[in-house]
Amino acid sequence: MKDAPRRPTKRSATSVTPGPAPAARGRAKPADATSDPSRNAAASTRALRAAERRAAIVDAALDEFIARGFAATRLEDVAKSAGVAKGTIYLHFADKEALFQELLRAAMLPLIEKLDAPPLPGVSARAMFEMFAEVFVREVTQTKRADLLRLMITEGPRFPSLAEFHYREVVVRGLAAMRRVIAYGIERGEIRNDTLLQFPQLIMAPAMLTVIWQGLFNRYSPLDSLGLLRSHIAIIFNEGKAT
Amino acid sequence: MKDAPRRPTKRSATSVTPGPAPAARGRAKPADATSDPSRNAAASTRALRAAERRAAIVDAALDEFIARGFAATRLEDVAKSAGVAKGTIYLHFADKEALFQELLRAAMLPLIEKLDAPPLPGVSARAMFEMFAEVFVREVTQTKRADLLRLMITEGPRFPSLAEFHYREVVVRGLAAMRRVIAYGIERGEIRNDTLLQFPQLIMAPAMLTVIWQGLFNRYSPLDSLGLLRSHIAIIFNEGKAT
Amino acid sequence: MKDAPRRPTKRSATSVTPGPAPAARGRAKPADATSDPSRNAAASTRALRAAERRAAIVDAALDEFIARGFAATRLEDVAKSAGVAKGTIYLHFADKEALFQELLRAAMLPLIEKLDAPPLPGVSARAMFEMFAEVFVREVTQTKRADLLRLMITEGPRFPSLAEFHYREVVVRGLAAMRRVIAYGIERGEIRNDTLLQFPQLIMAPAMLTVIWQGLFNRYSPLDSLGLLRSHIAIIFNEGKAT
Amino acid sequence: MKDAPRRPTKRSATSVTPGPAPAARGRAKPADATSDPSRNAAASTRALRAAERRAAIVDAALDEFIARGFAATRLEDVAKSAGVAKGTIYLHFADKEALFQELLRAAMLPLIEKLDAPPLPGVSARAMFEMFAEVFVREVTQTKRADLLRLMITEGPRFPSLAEFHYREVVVRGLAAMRRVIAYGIERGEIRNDTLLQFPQLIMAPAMLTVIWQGLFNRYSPLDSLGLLRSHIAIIFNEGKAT
DNA sequence: CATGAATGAGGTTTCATTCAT
DNA sequence: AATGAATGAAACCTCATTCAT
Repeated sequence: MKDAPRRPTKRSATSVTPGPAPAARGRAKPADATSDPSRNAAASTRALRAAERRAAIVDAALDEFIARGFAATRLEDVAKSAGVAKGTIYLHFADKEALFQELLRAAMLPLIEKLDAPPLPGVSARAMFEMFAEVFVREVTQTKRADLLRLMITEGPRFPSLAEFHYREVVVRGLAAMRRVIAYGIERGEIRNDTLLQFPQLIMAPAMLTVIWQGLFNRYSPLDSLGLLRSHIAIIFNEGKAT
Repeated sequence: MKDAPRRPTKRSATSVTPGPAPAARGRAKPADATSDPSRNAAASTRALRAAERRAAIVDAALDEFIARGFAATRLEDVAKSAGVAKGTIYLHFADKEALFQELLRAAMLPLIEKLDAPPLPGVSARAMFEMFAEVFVREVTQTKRADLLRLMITEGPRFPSLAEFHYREVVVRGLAAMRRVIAYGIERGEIRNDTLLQFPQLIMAPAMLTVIWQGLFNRYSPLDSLGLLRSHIAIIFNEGKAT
Repeated sequence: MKDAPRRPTKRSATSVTPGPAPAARGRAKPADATSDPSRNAAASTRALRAAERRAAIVDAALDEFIARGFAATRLEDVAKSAGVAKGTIYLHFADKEALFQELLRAAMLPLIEKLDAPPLPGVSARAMFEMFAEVFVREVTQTKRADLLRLMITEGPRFPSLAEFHYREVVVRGLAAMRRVIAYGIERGEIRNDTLLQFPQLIMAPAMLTVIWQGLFNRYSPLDSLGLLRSHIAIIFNEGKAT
Repeated sequence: MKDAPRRPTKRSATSVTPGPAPAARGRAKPADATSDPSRNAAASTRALRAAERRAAIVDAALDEFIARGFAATRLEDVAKSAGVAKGTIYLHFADKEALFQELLRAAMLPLIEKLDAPPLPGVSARAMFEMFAEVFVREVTQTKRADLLRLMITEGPRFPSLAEFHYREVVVRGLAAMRRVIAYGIERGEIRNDTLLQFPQLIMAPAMLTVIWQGLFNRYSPLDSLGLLRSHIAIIFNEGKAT
């Protein structure tokens, strides 16, 4: 009893990759597309503007989603804050949910790339963890990326595919990287307790805690994130004092 | 106690006390309330029924909020699942937000009480942490309380007064308790690194991680929570192997 | 990539039958439902009002759909014209489409019942057709039912299940009834051409034409529907003049 | 030419003439249009291309309107299916409504011309009707023109000027033609019942019915349109059997 | 007290129409 | 002339909240 064959419901989304992507699309008929400079210039100008708008939407949406969560965010606010009309959002994203998911995915990408960075040779495991701690605090805890992680934690349970993406792309890789350094540390005799190899999450636990703490309690009691991470490292490496 | 800066939608609200209290409210007409025993019996029966209903609402709401988050939970579903009418919820709670906050507060209480439990005399700090780990896994990680904590983390930023309550009642006390045990461990020579005293959160970090992991990634890769916590304790106490 | 498990999408519609149906619903808990007159009275009053509202919605919707067609009808207008709020419509119908379909179905029912009426004994086939013509003009052409038929013709192609319903319940039965009378007429020697038996639609064709004419051209040139139908009958019965 | 009493949504509109005309429009700047042959050639090439585009739009629109009706047809789909951009439609038609109306008018024209075709001399009225039936089935029932008629019936009530056009150009002429043949048949003694002269619509009724039947019920029960029309003719001419 | 029908503000999504390129 | 990105007015539908019974 559900008739009225609406159109094939498009539901195709537009694109997933960020950046000035949707530039050359559906350009097919004119055989001399490249021979006409004015046309090309016009096209690239437009494409540029489109990419800018898309970026504006992404930025605005990120802020709104972070501030209110998925459900409580109104696309009207996103549009207003991005300086576009409501309908424009739908030129770039299939619907609110697609916007949200593509957003988080895209924002995760820069983080993901760093995870596979090869370790510097000749550096102690301890130094590697120190460096990780500094980078994490500088590039995550103290930036909007912390909010992103929090958003992931917050909305993940309601967006399984997003959680899976995060697990596959971020968690698995991150843990593998941690395990490599741990094994290296054990091998070098820096780390005594080899059960750490079974629970590389332990390395991340304090980092996650700083992220959560910031979102919830910073206003009541600010946390020295770097100090906390360093203290943790000192404990792992069995020192009496953190450096 | 009016958080969640939604747009000024609200229409009104009369605050409501938590607990099974508001059974007898608006009792004004009958001047001889105590003189008629049957009336009294009836009244207490009513009060009982009211308390039961309230409890049912709380239970149902907890499940729904956990499953969908604050914004996506519909009071109609809560009512249906509690076996009451929608309107009945408003006899016990001023509005959706009040229901949510009182809920979380109430659910936190049992947890809070345990935090001030005096330590057993003559037990090592290590044993105390071991006990804590076991209790946490048994009574939090493996119960609905983990969901509660997650909900707190999830919705806290949007309900500052709730976050503050949680900070005051749970976090501060919990950290104080941790600090006591840490100090005790340092004093007894069990713990070498005294920076842990500045960051008692480090003790909790792995516990929080298990809670988050469960909500997000358990389906992709289950986590041995107790093993993880024990490994962490072993590291703190500078052992080569976890027991 | 379509997450966020919205609730089971209800999509249950409410009821299909017209009339004061949804009165006693979900009445289960109180064992003495019938023993408490005040409760009963209240309930029936409510139910009555609900049925009235539903009827008002149906009436208003009918008018609007007839006037503008399915797509161009706004539920807001229906609500306003029915004297209810927009949301109220959704208490009775799952969505716009359900409203439309249930509407047409319900409106067809009275027509359907007449189709199986047994023929009067001892009456000539000609007289039967005459009677049918009169009834059709009086009860269809000159009433809102003509608009209904037109609506069916108009929107049927876009609502296959509705067309099927109409075919099964109205067309098949109607044609069967026609065939019976035709066979009777042939048997009695009133009708010479027995190919009519293969195309009982021919009996209906002029009736349909009057309906369509009314909707389209009546303002330019009114049509004497009964005269037309009678002329047709006279031709079928091979007379020089219509009576 | 502004029908369909939608709410006063419209923003503007500049009427457009039908036919392949508006190729050369707004031609103002070049004062020496005729003096430069290459320019002329270019102009006519353009005009040709424009006419082609217009035709493509008309074709595509016809299909879409037939498939979904006026309201549910999206100009974006029309454009895509015509291989032009959305904006191009507005170079040829003032708005969606103008497109629709001009479309139907244009599509009716070929039909209209045939209506005034002089009867072949020395042919019986019966033969004329037979020929009409054959032509109708071949050129209307079995072609897209049937869909056109249906569209006319369907949307006519919402586009009075369209209905009026159809009445004036198609119905009046068609009925006149019918009447001529009927009178001829009566004169020749082929037709006995002269009331047919008052209701020439009766000739068309079965033809209309086949059109409607096809749109609604063909999938449930296909109809032998030609057989039906022939049976009808046989009845009119008072025969026991159709040829 | 309890109910649940009714309300209506508000949110998402669509699409005719415009206009800079 | 042609394009198609952008607009923003509606339209559908949801759901917190109220209130007569």
